[in-house]
Amino acid sequence: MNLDALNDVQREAVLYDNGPQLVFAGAGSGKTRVITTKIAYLVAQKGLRPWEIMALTFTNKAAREMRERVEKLCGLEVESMWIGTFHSICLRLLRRYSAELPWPSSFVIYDDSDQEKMVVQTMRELDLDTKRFNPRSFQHFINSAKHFARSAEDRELVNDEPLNGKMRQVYRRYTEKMVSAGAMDFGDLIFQLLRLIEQNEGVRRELQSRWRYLLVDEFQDTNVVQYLLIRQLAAHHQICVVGDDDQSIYRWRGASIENIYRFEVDFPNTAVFKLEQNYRSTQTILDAANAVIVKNPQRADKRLWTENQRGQKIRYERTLTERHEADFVASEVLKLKRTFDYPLSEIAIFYRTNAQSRVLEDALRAKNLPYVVVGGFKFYERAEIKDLMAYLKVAVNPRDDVNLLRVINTPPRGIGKTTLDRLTTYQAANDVCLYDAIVATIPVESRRKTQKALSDVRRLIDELHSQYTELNALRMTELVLDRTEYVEYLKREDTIEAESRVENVHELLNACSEFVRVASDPSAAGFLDQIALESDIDQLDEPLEMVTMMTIHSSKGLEFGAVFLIGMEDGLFPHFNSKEREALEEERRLCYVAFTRARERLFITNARSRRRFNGPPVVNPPSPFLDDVPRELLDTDAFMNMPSQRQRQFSSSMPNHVARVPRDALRPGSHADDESQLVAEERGDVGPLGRAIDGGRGETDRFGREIDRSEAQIHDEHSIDRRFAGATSAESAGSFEIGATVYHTKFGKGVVQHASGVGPFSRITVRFPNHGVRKIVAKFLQPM
DNA sequence: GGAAGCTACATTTTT
DNA sequence: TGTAGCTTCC
Repeated sequence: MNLDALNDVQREAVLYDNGPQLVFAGAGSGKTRVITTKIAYLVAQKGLRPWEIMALTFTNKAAREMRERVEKLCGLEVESMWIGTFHSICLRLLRRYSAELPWPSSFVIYDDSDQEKMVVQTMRELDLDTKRFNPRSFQHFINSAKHFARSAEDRELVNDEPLNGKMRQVYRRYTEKMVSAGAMDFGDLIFQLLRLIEQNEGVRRELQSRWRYLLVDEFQDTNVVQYLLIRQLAAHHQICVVGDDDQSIYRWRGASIENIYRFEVDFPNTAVFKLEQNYRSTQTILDAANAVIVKNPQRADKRLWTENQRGQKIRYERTLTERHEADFVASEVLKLKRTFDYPLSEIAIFYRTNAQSRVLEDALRAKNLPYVVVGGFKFYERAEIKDLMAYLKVAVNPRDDVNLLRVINTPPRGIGKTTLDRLTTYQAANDVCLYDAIVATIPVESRRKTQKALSDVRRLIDELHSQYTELNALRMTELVLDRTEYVEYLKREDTIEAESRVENVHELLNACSEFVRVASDPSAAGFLDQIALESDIDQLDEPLEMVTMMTIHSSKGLEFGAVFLIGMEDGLFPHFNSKEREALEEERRLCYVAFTRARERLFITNARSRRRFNGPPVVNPPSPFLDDVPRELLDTDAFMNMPSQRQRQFSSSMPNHVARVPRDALRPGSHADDESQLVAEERGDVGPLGRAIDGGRGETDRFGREIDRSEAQIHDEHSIDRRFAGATSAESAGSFEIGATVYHTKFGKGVVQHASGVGPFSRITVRFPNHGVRKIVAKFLQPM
């Protein structure tokens, strides 16, 4: 076992095994190296057997990496190690002990939207108007109760909330319905296992003696229920938790930063280790990150340092609108690629909210820069995929009312509102699941057509259910497609959207066959489990030659050579929903996480005026976090935009910097240059935007932010973009010119015949040599 | 029963 | 901007 590659603290942390251990691991301090080396050491030197070790992570990606690195380190058989996410390991144990649970062993996992539907059904059943009371607040109540390990009967749940009584009532009934539907939500996976351990002595003894060493990664993001679970599992054995209180960013999901402070109290004689040397970032980036995070009170005392070079200054750019911001980013990306031969896989763009990715995508596409967006609109949340997954869930578990309800008339088979109402009434009266209600109603159904439809559905469910243990996930999905004629149903729509839906179905089949190829349990049930617990970040495996775009939350644990952090505006980041002190501190940590992802280069941008949804453009001052970054670390000529917090108001005397061509974009010959110059010149005609913003002073929107009332002018700016975008960004505005040659991934080259509307979703009529004339949504076309 | 068309509504981060 | 849910019409 070679420990030479470790620094002193790292080595001590690896070797220590004399009681509870808490490792503070700053960003880029070699945390994963310590954990994996420790695991390898335990097996190779300390004689632990692989299955006596459990390591808990938050993402499958982290778990996979850990497994691979341990294997590489010691060449040991790691298959039998319990390395996985909290949720997947809990699920595995719940399935194993399902006989001890009120749930059937074939229970399915409800995602957020399934859960919301169940909440709505419960509320309706209890005569709560879902218009007057937001089901989501009830859903939130249930989830946070579970984060705190509280059941509906728990006295601790009582508080002064006016709705508290109703919420408890819904929670209780919801739980009953979940049990009889054979469904667990995310919270249940942890909470129900904890309850089982607490209440069932046999299970408790077995689990407490099963593992000799428990390691927990990202400990700062555990919530109370996870903490309690850890405490149970580690009751008689060694525990090592690794985390960084400065990177705790999941408070809203119940994560309790206190866990990391409380650990030493609950586990007496804890040895504390601090990994403070950073191997990732330049001195400049670290200085900036430290300057931001140090403003948070109540952190564990530590300071990240590095022996790395000072590096480049942080590039800060304040642009006119979010479009200009996106164009700036795209130009800089292009420059990194062309001038410095930077691999695109080393470039990432981070934003606070998913909605910000859209403009950016347009800008990147305009410059033909390939990109991937992590998260956002998820594949498995698309209607057609959810439909098919719903069929699989019902096949595994016909009692799953939420999913049966989803597909009972998809494709339409003549079971409409009237019939459904009758079924629901029957259910309420007899307290049975929907499937049983169907079975019971068929003989007494008077309308022949409906009767046939119902017995067809019943036969379909029976057939699927009878096959789910026989066929693998791929064959099952094919069976569903065959019996429901789902693809034919999609094609019947005959719209452009239908086309991409059919492609998504094929994509699902691909996912199935890949799953069947590699999974140890290739059943449909196994597939459903994996999908339920798979996150978007997990998909990000091999580095692709593409720019990666994601939220800051998703970026945690990753690193890139160059990072663009966009939307650094007060109100957006920190987000206006994060006003209270704790939330604001978390925003600050989020900023720290974002900065410390970058190895060499960090770009920070914001826009003076931003359009959200349909609302008016809103003027946002720069993020207050920027004030905390020492100016000498910044490379910018936007200082004039960074007055101190108190006097941060836009003044009419502000120079016309908005018309400025990005300083180092003035090399002749590139697209970016021509474009920005044109835009800049045009803006000169329009006049300084300072005036426009003055006009808006005093008016605020519902979030207390300044509204830019000079919409006409902003509008001008937007149309300038469009007029001068030229060939490079034609499709970002969706304004394809008639006669232009375009490219479609499926139909190949074509010529634009007609265009209606503007924007990525406008319809463009294109003549393809081999596929005739077709209407295509603009975003699927590339200019040539 | 079901398609189409309308309105209202909500939008932070996600295992 | 997208969609969920409602109404209207066939």
